[in-house]
Amino acid sequence: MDPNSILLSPQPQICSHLAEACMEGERSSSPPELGRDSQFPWSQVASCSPSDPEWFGDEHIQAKRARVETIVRGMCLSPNPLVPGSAQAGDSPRCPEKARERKRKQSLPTQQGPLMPPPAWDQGNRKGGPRVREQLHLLKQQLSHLQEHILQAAKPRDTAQGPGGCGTRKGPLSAKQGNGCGPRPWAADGDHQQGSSKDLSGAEKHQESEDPRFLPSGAPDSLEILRKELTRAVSRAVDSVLQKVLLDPPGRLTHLGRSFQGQVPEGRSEPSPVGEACEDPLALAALPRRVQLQAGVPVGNLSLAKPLDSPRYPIPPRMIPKRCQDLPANCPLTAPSHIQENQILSELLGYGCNKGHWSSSPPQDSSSQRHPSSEPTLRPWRTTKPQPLVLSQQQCPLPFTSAHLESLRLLPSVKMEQGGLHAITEALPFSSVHIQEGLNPGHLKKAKLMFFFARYPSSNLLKAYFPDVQFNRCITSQMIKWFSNFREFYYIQMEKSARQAISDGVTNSKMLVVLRNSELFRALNMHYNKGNDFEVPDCFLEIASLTLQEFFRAVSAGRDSDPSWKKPIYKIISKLDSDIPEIFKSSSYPQ
DNA sequence: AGTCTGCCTG
DNA sequence: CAGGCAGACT
Repeated sequence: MDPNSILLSPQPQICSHLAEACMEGERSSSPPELGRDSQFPWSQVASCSPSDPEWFGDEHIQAKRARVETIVRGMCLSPNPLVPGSAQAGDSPRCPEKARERKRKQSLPTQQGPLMPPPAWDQGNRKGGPRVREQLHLLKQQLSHLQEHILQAAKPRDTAQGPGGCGTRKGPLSAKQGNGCGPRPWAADGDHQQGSSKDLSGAEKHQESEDPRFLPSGAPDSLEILRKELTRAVSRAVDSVLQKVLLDPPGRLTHLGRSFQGQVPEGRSEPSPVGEACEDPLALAALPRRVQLQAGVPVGNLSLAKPLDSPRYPIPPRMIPKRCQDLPANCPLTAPSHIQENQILSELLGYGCNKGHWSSSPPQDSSSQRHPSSEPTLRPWRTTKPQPLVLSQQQCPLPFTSAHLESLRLLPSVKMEQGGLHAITEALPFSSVHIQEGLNPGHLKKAKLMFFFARYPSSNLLKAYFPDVQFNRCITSQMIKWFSNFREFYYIQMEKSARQAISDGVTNSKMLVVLRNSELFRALNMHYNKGNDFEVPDCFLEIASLTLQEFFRAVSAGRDSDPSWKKPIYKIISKLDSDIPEIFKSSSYPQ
């Protein structure tokens, strides 16, 4: 049996009353696989989603950023060209809709205004990142120089020092300095965090406790001066850098996060999820429009699925983990025991909000979620996703965490004035902790994923699955509206595919099965799971197949002449909601 | 009356 | 995706 053949073995809880519509075929024993290029040699490299240009909504800013970063890093970074919003081959009817998607905000301004990060994040000072890094680099150099002075003074008597003395202290700093000049300054910082637990803030303490042993007896005064200078320098350095970052958390962080992405030589290769999605064979493959037919049935140039008897292709290992089942409710937060300012800074600089959580993404519209700065918010929920092009992510698998923020509070030399920490804490919402009054892109994403299980969720169900949302009438209706919109898209796709099948000569509705490599699936997946970072449950494929068959039968029977011909279909589908995995009840899922 | 839903529109 | 509207339902 072709593992790709998702048959309609009725799910007890969802298909009982539609058993007649279910295929007799047995469910494939092996798990369904996602379509991949290797599976479909005929697949063409389709254009990226029409929403791609949204990534680069502001070309000028992109260009500026690129120039600044080019100067700072000495790297050549060409601005990302706008990806032509070429329409997808088979989705022309909905393309205008996609184009319109950019127009609206996602959230209710009145309710979400105070709590939602302003879209202006994205337009923050784009020169800030490189400047901050530059400054940090300079400060590190100064620090190193100062320390070297001290060490020089201590050296004459330093011969007897054991391990852990100045020599070992100096190493990390020197190395860091060198790294700081390299192309991956912050990554280098991160590399040293473990080993050099005395960098920056630690240096001060370290010297205070040990340096006197190495000093010439006649130099306590000068050393004292040096030490104080060093202390002040370090304090100022950290304060200034942190202040810069903290005072403008969203835009700055977003920008900084992107700056790292900008290091990718080729703009198009920015490790944005959309880019990945574009490169994802499943998402991009212009799959043949075929209809899965039962054995013996002639196959025309049909749509929707590939024939059951289609050639079998090597099944690649599953690329996407089953998050529904595998993911814990909350990803463990890494709380390094040796948190250093450098690390914090590295994270501050390396992790834009774009990598941490939903709220970072400008709530412009649905497609804004695919913005490079926002889409990655969903990425951390991949269990393993090496992103070699995003340096900061190589250092830490997790974005900002409350543990990290907590560590910020512990920094001895970081003087958080004017409630700086509070400011950043407020500015960086953690859905797992805070009850939000408004809905953010993360909620939307979650709702879309929930749609795979439930097309008609009740308001009570939604309340149960969005514990971090302070529901009120408007919020509830907004979320209900989301699902209404989801259904609208879903049914439109179904009707379109059904009509296509009819025009392609399909006569038996049971021949219609939605497979993971079908164009219909691709369209749905792109809509509800654009990053393709969630494995669409089989039950959804079954429901989709049933829906498709219902539409097919209705249209075939000419019932579509009735203005309300879809109502019976809706009624059927409305009864096919399945249980949503418990994991979705976690406010942090799928963060 | 309030809620839910679908349709149309921007 | 959000607004607005109308129809159905409780």
